[in-house]
Amino acid sequence: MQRIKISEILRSEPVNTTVLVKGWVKAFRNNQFIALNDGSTANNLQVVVDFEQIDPATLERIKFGAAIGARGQLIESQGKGQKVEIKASEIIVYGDCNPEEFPLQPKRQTLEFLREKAHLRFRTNTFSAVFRVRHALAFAVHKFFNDRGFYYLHTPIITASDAEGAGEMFSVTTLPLDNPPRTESGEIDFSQDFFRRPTNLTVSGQLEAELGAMALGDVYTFGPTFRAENSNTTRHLAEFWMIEPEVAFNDLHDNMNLAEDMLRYVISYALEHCGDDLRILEERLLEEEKSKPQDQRSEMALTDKLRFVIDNDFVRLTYTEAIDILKNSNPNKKGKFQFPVEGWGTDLQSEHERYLVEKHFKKPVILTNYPADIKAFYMRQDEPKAGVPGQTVSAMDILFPGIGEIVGGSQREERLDKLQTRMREMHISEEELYWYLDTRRFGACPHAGFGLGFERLVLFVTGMTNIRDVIAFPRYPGSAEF
RNA sequence: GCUCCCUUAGCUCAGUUGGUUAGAGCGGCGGACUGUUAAUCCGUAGGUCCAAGGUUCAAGUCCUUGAGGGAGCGCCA
Repeated sequence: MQRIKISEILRSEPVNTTVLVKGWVKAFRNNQFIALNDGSTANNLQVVVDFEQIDPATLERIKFGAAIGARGQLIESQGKGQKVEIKASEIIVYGDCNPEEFPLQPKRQTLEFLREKAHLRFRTNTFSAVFRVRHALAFAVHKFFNDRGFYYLHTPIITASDAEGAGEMFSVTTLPLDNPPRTESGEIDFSQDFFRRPTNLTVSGQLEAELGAMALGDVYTFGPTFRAENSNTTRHLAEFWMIEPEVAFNDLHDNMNLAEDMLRYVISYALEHCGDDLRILEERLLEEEKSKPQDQRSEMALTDKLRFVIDNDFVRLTYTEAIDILKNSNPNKKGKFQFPVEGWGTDLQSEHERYLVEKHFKKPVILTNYPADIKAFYMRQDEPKAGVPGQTVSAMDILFPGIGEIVGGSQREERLDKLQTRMREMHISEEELYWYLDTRRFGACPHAGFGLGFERLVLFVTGMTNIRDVIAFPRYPGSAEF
C-alpha cells in the first residue's frame, strides 16, 4: 500500500477509506492519540489508536521521536482541533527513540542548544519550518529568473583568480602541508600542485557571470560562496549561498528595479506558499520577544512585516543624501553615535545604516552612488554632479531592517580605459584578469548586476536572528561540525 | 581581530552579604487514564555547581588563567 503524505491527508475530506501514513511521533496523549509529522507540512496528523487491534507491546514503543507507520480509516475527527484523523488498525514501529538518550524533548529548547545538535534540530517545529521556507525561497528565486528569461549559470567554485577583492579566500591544494615542494628561491612550488597554480574557493561568481551576460544577455548564479574572514556576527558565514544576476544593457536604475522586484516576488511567494510555517515562526518570535524589554521588540508581527515590505516601495537615495540626513539627525547632534558622522567620503557604520532603515525611514532603503574609494574596482564611475564633493560610482546597497546589507550591486564599468585606470590605482593585476578585460575589448556594453546573500534573505523572512540557524550546517570561524 | 556577558540536574533557570544537607519548572522513569491538543493526575530518581589554581576558619558565590557558548563592533552578502 502506497503511503500518503500528511500534507495531502490534511487537505482531503474524511472519506472513510483506508490510508497508510508514515512519520515521526511528536506527541502521544492519553495513551491513545498520536500526533504524527512527516515533514510534508508544519501540521501534525492525529492518529487514534484502536485498542482492539493494536497490541500493548507496540504502544509501549510509541515515544516522542520514534518513526512509525500507521494504517487505518481516514475519518472525520471526533475531537476539536482537526478536521480529519486516522483510526489506526495497524501500527508499525520503524525506528524506536529512547527518550532517556534522545537529546530533544517535547518542550521548548534554546536555539543555542539546538545549534550544537544541528544533526537533530531538523526535527523541531522551528527548524523544519525554517528549512521548508528556505526551500520555498530558493525555488522562488529560480522561478522568478526563469519566468523573466534569465539563464542559470554555474560559475566555478574553485577559482585561480585572487584579484576579486571580495575578502580573504580559502586555498585549495593537494600539496602536502607538512612538506610542500619548493622552488629554488624557497617559495611553495605551485607548478607541482593539482592545477599547476594556486587556487582558492570562490568568493563571488560575478566576474564569470559578466562573461556569460555578454552573450546570453540575462544570467544569474546561485551557488555556494566562501569567505575566510574572521567574522563573528549573527549575519556572516564562512560558507554561504549567493544569488548574482548580471544583465546586459541594464543601468543602475534597471538594476535597482530588478533587485526590488525580485525581493518582493520571493517574499510574496513565501507568504503565499508557507503560511503554516510562517505562522509557527511568527509565534516563536512573539514568544522570544516576551522576554525582551518593550523598546527592543519588533513593531510588527512577522507576516505583517513581510506584507509591509511587499506593499511599500523601497526608499532610494544617494550616499550623499544619506550623509546629509545622518549629519542632521538627532543621534548625531546629541552625540549618540559611537562614530559621529563627520563628512563625505567615509563608509557608513552599521549604526548609521540601522538608523536610516529602522528609525528614519522605517522601511528597506536602497543607497546608491557611493564614493569610489570605498567600493570595488569594477563599479562604473559616475559623471561629476553638482553638490557631490567627490568621485562616485553607480553602486547600490539594499539595507533591510534587522539584517543590514542584503544586496550589494552596481552598474559595471564597461569602458576599458576607465576600468584599467581604476585597476592600476587599486593594484589589481591586469594580466591575471585579462579575460575580464577582454569583455571590454570585444563588444562591450553597459551592464549591471548584484549579489544577494541568500541566508540573509532567509533570516529576514523567517524572523530568525542568527544566520547560523537558517543554514543546515553552518560554517564559521572555529566551527565545521557535521 | 576587538569589547562586553554567560556557564548550577537531561533541558530552561533560581540560589540573599561568602556560612548547615544546592532548589524549582519542564523532561525521564513507575503507576492511573478509551476523546486528548505542549493532555492531565499520583509517585520517584537525578548534581565533578565548566576546568585548573588561588584567597578564606568556610567558596556555587570572591580573584587569576584556560575552555565552551552568546551579543555587539570591524570585514561583507
